[in-house]
Amino acid sequence: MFTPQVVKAPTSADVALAAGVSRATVSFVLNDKPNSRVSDDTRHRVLEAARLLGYTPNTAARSLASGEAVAGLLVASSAADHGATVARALDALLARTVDDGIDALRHADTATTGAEAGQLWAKLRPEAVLAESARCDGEATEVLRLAGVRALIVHGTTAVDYAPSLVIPQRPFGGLAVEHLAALGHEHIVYLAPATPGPAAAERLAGARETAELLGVRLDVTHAAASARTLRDWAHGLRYDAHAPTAIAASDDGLAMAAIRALADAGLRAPADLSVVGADDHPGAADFLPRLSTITFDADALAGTLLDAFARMRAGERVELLEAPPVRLVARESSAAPAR
Amino acid sequence: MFTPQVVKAPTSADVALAAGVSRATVSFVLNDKPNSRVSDDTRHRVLEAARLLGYTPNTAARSLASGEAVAGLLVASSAADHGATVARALDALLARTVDDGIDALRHADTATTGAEAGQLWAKLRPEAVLAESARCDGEATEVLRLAGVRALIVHGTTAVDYAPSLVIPQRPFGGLAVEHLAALGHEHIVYLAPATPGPAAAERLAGARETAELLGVRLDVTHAAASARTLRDWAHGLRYDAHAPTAIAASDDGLAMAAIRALADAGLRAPADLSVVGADDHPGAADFLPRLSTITFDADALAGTLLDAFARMRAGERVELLEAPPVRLVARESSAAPAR
DNA sequence: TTGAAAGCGGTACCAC
DNA sequence: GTGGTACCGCTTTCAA
Repeated sequence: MFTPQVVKAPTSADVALAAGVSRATVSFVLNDKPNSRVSDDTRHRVLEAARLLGYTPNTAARSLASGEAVAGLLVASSAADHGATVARALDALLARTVDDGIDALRHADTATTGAEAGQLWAKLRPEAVLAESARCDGEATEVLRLAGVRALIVHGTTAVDYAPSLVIPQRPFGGLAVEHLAALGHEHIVYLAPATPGPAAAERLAGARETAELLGVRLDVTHAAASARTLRDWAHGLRYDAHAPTAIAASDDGLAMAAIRALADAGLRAPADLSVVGADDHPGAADFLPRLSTITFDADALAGTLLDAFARMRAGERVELLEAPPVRLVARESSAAPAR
Repeated sequence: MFTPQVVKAPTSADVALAAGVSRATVSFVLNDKPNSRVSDDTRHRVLEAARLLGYTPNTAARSLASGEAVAGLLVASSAADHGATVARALDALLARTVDDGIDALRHADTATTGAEAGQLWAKLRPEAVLAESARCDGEATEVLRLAGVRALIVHGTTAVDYAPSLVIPQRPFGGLAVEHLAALGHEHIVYLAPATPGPAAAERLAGARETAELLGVRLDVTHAAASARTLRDWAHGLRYDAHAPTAIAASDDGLAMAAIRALADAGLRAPADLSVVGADDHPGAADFLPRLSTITFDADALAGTLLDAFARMRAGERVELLEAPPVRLVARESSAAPAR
């Protein structure tokens, strides 16, 4: 049974002693240095000694001595604030780093911002950092730069001027939803936003507004918690409203599902009575009843873009602006032409 | 615009020089040592110099000198393999660590296992480690112990004898689903498992089998990808089967939703024609049409248990066995008594 | 082919 | 109150 060690961990000196060689030799062997001329016999003895002692190199010491980073990539993004599509992209990124032999770490702290956050990340002396622009400001960037971070990408809905930006516009999510519904013939749409919209949700709403104005369709806005109560009242109101909208654009698929659900409780059906389109291609959206039309972009592609950009920055190339893949409509059953 | 630094990062020596004091004094001031009698003037000069230089302490160096860990908690669990409820618990754990001032990091690598994985984690010299038993075997545990890890918890469906275990039995997920359906009066249930069940899914199925046997209800098993095709054929078969089951227990909510969807396509409705119960209380399950009955446990409670256990282990207390909160049924609309 | 020794950036003990 | 200094574990010349 595991029980914490009281004596100190074996060091390379212990290995050297056990193998009857010097610490330098141990270092050579264990790191498999290209032009280290160590005899096969010595090498073997060192390896064996290391195995026997259960030796594990100390990253801190190695980093200190060699100057190499403790972590390959530090991801300091809360994901939750940027919609499910971005969250998927981050997961994909992490998954791909291991294939590339980059040891990526994800920071649990998602609250700290500004210079303080910069310090938090810089302390680890990572080679690369991915952060959200909302938390990584100019000061934080400077801290990271001074700490020797080689590559930094901040992401947000717009570009920043102090660091390479990955722009993930949220407006098109709202815009494309409205565009899609308008194209189907809907002239009165209601936009369903979260009760307390985060930055991403606010942008999506703004995008919907812009597009609605542009296309000359009427857009009402309702804020609702995903929880049923609010939505039920709201749907019920719709039921008896002669001038009710014919379509709903929801800020995300969760809201869209909840809306459809509330509609059903009020005796309204999608898409027969109202069309509904969501966002983020929630797992399950494709199997929802009705199958949910949604707006998303290719998360894997974004992961690839990021990985590529980091590779380029590491190679010394300068990166300024990265763009998320264009959002696209996944038209399924929940949106259709309005009933006449 | 961010551009990597060429000169080296400022060190505490630079700060000392700038402030006209010694490195020792800088260390005292920056760490706000309790009984360090540093004059207010000196303290101020040091702080100012640090700010001006954009100084960030080097965790590696600090860890090396003080012996303290580089990371407070290292989470090395893929989450994906343990069902959505466990994934939620991990997220909750990470969220709570920051409140407790523990700097937790999550490892991106989810593939490495055994001693090799142990090395991977131990290199960071974390204070505590949370790993899945499938990847952290006896050897890995020993490596971690030797590396000075103070607290280790491995989690899996059963306890292991080499380390403190968090047991998260998956069988009750299947068992309780069957029990619920049987209690409603269903005597012929079909269990819907993923096409390629992971360890958790396999356990859930086994649990369903056990309980079915115990209660004397018939349990058929169907493996299906969540994708529609297989399910559609399957549902269609059900449609014209005089001896068709009257209920479905799905391995997870995603599958349950897909099943209901496929059923609907085949002209069958839940719960009127078949009852359905899922698992993991998927966000959206409550708003599904019909609202999905599901099996889950309190993820926040599990996070609390873990945090508490880590605290105890850090305090030197010995922890052997931790148990996940009991699974519970969330009865909603999708499951009901069979039609006569 | 191997060993000796000088750091890397901090911490902490012990003088002054 | 403040500075000197011996480590922490490892890498990396440079000699032997």
